[in-house]
Amino acid sequence: MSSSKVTINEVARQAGVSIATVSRFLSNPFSVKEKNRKKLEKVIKKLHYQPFVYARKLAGGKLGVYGLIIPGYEGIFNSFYALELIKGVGFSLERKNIDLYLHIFWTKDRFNISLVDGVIFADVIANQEQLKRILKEKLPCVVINKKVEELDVSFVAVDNFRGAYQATEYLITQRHKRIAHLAGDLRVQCAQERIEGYKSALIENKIKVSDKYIKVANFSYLEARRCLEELFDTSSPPTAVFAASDEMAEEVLNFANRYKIKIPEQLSVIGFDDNPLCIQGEIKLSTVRQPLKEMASLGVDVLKEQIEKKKENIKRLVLSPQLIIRESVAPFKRS
Amino acid sequence: MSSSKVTINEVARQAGVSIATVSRFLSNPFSVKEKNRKKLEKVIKKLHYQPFVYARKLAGGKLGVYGLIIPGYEGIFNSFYALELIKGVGFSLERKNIDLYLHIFWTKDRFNISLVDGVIFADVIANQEQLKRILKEKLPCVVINKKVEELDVSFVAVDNFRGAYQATEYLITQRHKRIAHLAGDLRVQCAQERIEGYKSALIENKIKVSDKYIKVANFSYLEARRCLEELFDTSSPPTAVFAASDEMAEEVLNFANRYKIKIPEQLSVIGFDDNPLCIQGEIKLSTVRQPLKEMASLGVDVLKEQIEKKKENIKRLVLSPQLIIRESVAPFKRS
DNA sequence: CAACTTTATTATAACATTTTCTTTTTAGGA
DNA sequence: TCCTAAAAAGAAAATGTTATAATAAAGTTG
Repeated sequence: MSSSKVTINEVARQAGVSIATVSRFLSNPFSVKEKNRKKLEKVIKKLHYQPFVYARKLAGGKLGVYGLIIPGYEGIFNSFYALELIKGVGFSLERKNIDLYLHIFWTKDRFNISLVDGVIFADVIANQEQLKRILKEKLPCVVINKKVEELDVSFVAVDNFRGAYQATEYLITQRHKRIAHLAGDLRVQCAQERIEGYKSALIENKIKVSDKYIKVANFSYLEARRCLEELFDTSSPPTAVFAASDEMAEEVLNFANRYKIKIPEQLSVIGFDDNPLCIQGEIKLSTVRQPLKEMASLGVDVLKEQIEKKKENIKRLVLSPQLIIRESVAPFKRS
Repeated sequence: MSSSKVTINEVARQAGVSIATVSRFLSNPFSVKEKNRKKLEKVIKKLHYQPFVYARKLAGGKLGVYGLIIPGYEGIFNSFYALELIKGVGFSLERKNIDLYLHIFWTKDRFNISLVDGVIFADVIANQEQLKRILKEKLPCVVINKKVEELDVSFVAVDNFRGAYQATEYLITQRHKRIAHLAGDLRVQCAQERIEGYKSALIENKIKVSDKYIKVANFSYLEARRCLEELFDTSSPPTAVFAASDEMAEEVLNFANRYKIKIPEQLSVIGFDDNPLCIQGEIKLSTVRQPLKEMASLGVDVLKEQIEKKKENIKRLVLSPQLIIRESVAPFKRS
């Protein structure tokens, strides 16, 4: 099987030092004298020695592998959000020479915690069963994109309320009054927060909140289509739509195109995410940019700190989204 | 750190057997007598015992983790192909109770082979450096979506030549003669094969192959747009386009929409992949369906077999794609 | 330059599991 | 009931690494 396995013993022998020295060299090269350091560098290179992570972990060392846990809900891989997160975490770890163990909960939510040094938990949907287990086992952990106030755990999240508020407020400054909202999956915290932000903006601007303008489309373009049919099949259709994701917002554009509704002249649209999709089509979509890369990279930093300095220093970061105005919004004009 | 870690020792103690018996129970429950088996089942459940995969591997056992290696080229995560593959492998492994270690080559192509029992190698772009290293280390390995005839390795691939041939041939049966091809990234084998399939279909139907109808758009919709501008800025623009991916084909639809070219009446289009995108827009895109899920699942099966039966039985499978006709093709009519 | 302090190195004991080799138990005849 | 063969269980070695404690080497100071 594993052919000519090069072990720390062989390295030690060829370098003429003890295995302890090799081990120390590996974890901190400057803890061995220059002469030995040079020698070890050479031997390790020559033998293509790679430490055996199992033995290392078994002996109480670090694995050099961080886990990223994300939910495997249908459509996860059409979800800009998840992919951007994976990419962000992946890049960030690679720069730190740490391996990424990406765990997706497809159907079962079993996760073998011994596979990693710590986890970034992005499973925003699932019940907190797994998260609690991880915490109970004292595995270093950072939650991403969810403000888990009720548990003793670090998190890095985005201020979804504020993003939604800003988007809605902007539509109001453009004199829109009948503003609809295409909401995301209600099991997801950020979808809830976006609804709240939307409502707050209306209320503070003395516009009545009406349930018939709030449609739950579960972040799905297909459901968005259905919702739009309902939304526009009334005597007072909205003059603006704020969607909780760009994919749903894009569907508004498609819908408008089909029914010859002019955008932005007859209907204004704002999305959420800043998906490349926004600038792909004919009409460039205005949106709320989520700092996903920053969130991922901060998540990695917080986790690394927690793993290395063993002190349990809980950090809670909330990042600000940014409203990006493009072509899909125009001031309301009585037609 | 790792708090109250439950080990095999504790299980053995509580069940009143030796650790060897527990170990044997774990690898084959029916190798221990009923009384002990029942007892062990109960104790393991009670303690939530999870074997420590590293100690297991160190002692010569299996890890229960398979690797999937994919290239981290820019755009990987907008690539339907890669995502479908990840999903396919993930599901397939979960059904077998095996963990997936997803390794993406972002910038460096370092990969710690000791993290897995074997790998599915989908890095179709990178040089074969890593693949050769894996083979040299005798790590069980299956290549996916690339026919690596020159190395002693199993693979599961799709007959891209045939898919491209069928698509092009279908356009020819619809009386098209000026058929353009939007090609993918030439570094990728399947892009090459699709070009060959396209050319063959033309040649065998006595249509002259012209380089000005073959444009390399690297699987990118932006480059596709540029290519289309060139393609239609001539006195004899194509009457049909066969694109090597649905994303590029979709861009043909956008392009046509912008220039008021009617699809399919004035321009026929066929894509490749069977991306959900195809049925998302106004005009349902005809395409060549790649059996990606099947490929992933077969890849897993072949790898598992290789890992379990140690004999080196090289398997090479080529799956057939399927032409799917929707709305984007019409017979050629002189205008 | 001796005595002491700091720094560098080494020997060795874990770590949790599997495997091989023994030993014990069970089952099946005679 | 005894003997033998087969099945089940156990003891102990081995796996590659790190951490701890002990030792050796190198500096520093009076």
